[in-house]
Amino acid sequence: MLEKVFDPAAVETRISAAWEEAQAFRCGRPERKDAPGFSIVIPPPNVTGSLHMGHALNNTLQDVLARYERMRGKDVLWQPGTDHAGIATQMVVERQLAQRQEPGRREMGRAAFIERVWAWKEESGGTIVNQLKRLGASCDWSRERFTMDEGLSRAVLKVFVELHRAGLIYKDKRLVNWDPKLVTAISDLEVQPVETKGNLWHLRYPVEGEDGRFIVVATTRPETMLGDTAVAVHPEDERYADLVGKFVILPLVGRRIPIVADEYSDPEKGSGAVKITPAHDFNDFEVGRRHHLPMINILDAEARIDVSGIQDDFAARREAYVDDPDFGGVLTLLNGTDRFVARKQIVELLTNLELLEKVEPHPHVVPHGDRSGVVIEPWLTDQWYVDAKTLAQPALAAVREGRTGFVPKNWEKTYFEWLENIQPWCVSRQLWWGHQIPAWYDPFGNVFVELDEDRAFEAALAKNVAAENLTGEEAQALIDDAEKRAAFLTRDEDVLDTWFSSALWPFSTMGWPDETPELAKFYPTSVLVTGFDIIFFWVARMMMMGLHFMPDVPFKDIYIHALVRDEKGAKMSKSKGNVIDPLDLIDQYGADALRFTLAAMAAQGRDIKLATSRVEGYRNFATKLWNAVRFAQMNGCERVEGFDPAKVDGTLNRWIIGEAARATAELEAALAAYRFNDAAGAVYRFIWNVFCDWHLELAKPVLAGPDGAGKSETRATTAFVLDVALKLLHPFMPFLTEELWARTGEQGPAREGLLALAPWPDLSGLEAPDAEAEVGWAVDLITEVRSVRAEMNVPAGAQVPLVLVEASAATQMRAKVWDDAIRRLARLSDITFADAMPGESVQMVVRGEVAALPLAGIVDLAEELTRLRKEDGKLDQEVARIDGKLSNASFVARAPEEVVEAEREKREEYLARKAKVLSAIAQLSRTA
RNA sequence: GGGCGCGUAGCUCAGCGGGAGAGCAUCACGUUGACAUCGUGAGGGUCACAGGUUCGAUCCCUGUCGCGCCCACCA
Repeated sequence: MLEKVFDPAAVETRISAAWEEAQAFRCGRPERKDAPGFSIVIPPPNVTGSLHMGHALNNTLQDVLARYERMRGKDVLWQPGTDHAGIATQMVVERQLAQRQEPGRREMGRAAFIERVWAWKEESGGTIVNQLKRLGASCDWSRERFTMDEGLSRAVLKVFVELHRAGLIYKDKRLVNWDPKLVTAISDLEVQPVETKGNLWHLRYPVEGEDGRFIVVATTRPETMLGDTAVAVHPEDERYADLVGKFVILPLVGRRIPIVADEYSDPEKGSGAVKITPAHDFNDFEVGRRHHLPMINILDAEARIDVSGIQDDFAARREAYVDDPDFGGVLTLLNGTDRFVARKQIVELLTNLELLEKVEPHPHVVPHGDRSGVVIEPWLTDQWYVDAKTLAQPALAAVREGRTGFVPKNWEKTYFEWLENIQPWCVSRQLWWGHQIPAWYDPFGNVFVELDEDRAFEAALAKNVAAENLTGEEAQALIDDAEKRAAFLTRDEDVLDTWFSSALWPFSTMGWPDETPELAKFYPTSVLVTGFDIIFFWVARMMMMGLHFMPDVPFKDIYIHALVRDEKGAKMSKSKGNVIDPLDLIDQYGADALRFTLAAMAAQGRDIKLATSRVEGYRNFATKLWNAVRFAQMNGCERVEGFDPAKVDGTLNRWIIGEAARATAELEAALAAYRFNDAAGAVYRFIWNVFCDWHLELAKPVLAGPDGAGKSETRATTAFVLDVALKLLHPFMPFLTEELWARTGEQGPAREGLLALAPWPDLSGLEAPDAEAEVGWAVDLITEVRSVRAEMNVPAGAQVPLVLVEASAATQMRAKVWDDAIRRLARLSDITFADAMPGESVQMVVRGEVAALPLAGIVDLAEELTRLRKEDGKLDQEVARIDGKLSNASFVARAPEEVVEAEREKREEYLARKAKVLSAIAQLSRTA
């Protein structure tokens, strides 16, 4: 016998162990070897991470699909794993070192630091995986991967080398987004625009040879003036027409810089003249290229002023300066100061020189690093780039041609727009934790991109001997002397963007570049389930890499779910610290309740703001089902060997089987369209509002009655339908249902195994309209009597008689068959038949026939008159509404025939009902 | 500046061309032999606003207001 309530905490660990023990989630189980495959790759969470609501939602949805398809007989691979998360992980470990007052990463050196990160990973990296298991994620855990695994790293190297050979990866010196706190380049996507209250400083630049004449430039970053190499005005801007071709003398520095005409300059903005700093601004960089301007770097890697670039320029182009730039000691003063300090100092210096025209408050958007939170600097460095534009073309085509489709479809537009305007992807990072770039440099300025150092060495020797940089003897000396050899080649220090390895996830996890059986069976994967926040970071890049290397799309469907946001509607993120911990909810209500809530709220196209009351409600739902099973057990509803739902006789039994068939079909249709909320709703309603509320209640008289064929059929059917219910619910509430499956397996014929591996119910063709008509009548009658009783204030405990007026033969028969159940559920003393309305009674209409509660002495008849008049009024309104429609010639002419016909039928129904109400009113009026 | 989305019952959210729904909350009643983590019943919405299309609009179109998100060169 089951306990009174379901105890998730106790059951969850036990059930998890049972799944693991049975290796239930492994792909390629012997009995499914030949079954069709179904595959999903998990969006690998950061190894540093812990489970947040976004993960909970994401993995619940994947698990629903995985479990559903597994029960439908597929060979399911749900590929799990974690991401090494370069910057995030490196930061975590560095923070830990600082906290423990241990030597920092630079002090300990690269090798020791990386070893330290691995140690950290071994120790703490399992957190998120264990949390996923607590959620019930049915991944094939035996295949867990990590992006820094040997196999995956091999894939990364191969991809890098091959893309390089194909010219799709190259090294380039250009402006990058530089994070001066993390001291690394980052990609465009890692830059977050932040609305900032800044100033617009209007600076006067003296025009050369025209005493007292200035050109005013407006800037939000006065400190960059040190690197200015031009002033640009619009070619058609008449205000400045005569100045084009002349020079200004850059204040503080004494550099002669030209006034150029360039369309980039916007006469509407600022003063209409814009200072050009090619080394520190993306637009200015382009202007600089067009006008062949020098690029003078004025910042070091940590965004402090570095005047060496100015000094170098002075040395190289003495003629471009009216004086030694540090004549006044200004550069010496500024050198080494932080960019924001320098800003203040420069403004002050210019103010003293009366070169500051004015300062205006100027709110604008400033790019910040998404990890570091500091202002990003455009900085001129050598970095590795992926030619994303070329790789994007097949990725665009695949979605345009429908080989891969987004659900909901509107995300395709976002995807297209990004890929159509894609920029080169900067993939090198000046970090230590990650895949080190397989590029080696020789002393002659050559670079060798190879799978390993030996190959690079061979290539280097060959090339340099051919180029006569090395003699044969020198080459041989390098080969013979390990020390010399090691010094000859230096490896690129940089590592790859974390997303580079994630982009390979769908095939690298399946063993690529080897030709594995997994790749053959499970690639392309069936569906990718992810949030829209990583469509660019991850989805698009997987499409590019998958199509290039496999070469086939990595997934057929891409289901994009909503983001779980915090109460203010802000995106949850580790850095903001506004995460809600799903584990607290699991502790409190159980994993099943949380899962069901997330699935039920996962409507397409809307964000989720989680309400705890929903979780509580679905916990109650679990209890409800638990108790339904308990009741079934108490009443001997055991499963029967060879039970055939198609051969059932009893109306109630045929009805509930039909309802189960309907719910199953509804669920299947919903999941096929990734409508998780509809699917969850269908199971919920079937179990609670159909099975518990009506089937069990209507079955009670039978189950409590004498033994016989009807009773044993009802018992067997109830047990059978409960099995169906457990199966339908299992994808959403795996723990509860698996436990109930085991517990109900203790009686009756032995279970064949775990519910997780049990076959999905097939009830097609078992809908039973005639049974629905009969049971539906009983349900309506009971509901109507209950409503009237409550409205007339009939004491809940009072048993009152019911009279069916002018009942048809069918109704009379049904009333006799369902007598027990109806009397019990509607609290009736007896049900009788009459040819006319009894006096002093309350009337109701059920499916077109009149029923009456003779309530003389129990209720106030005046009240009943009021009730009837109210109903009459309502009916009048309905009829009037329909008459309005029907008298509209356009409606009758243009609306579909069946709509018009339906309106007519409704009108007839209302009128018949009204007649009955009126006659009741008349009768009551006489009595009163 | 460009794009996407949202505004439906007190709250959290479904629905989306033919009579407004769920859960929670509220109120009333209930110790009916599974379940009070329950049962029965009830109240509660000009479906943001204004136009338009249509026989018919919460649903489609346009605009307005409010809110959110994404993208974009820090004059």
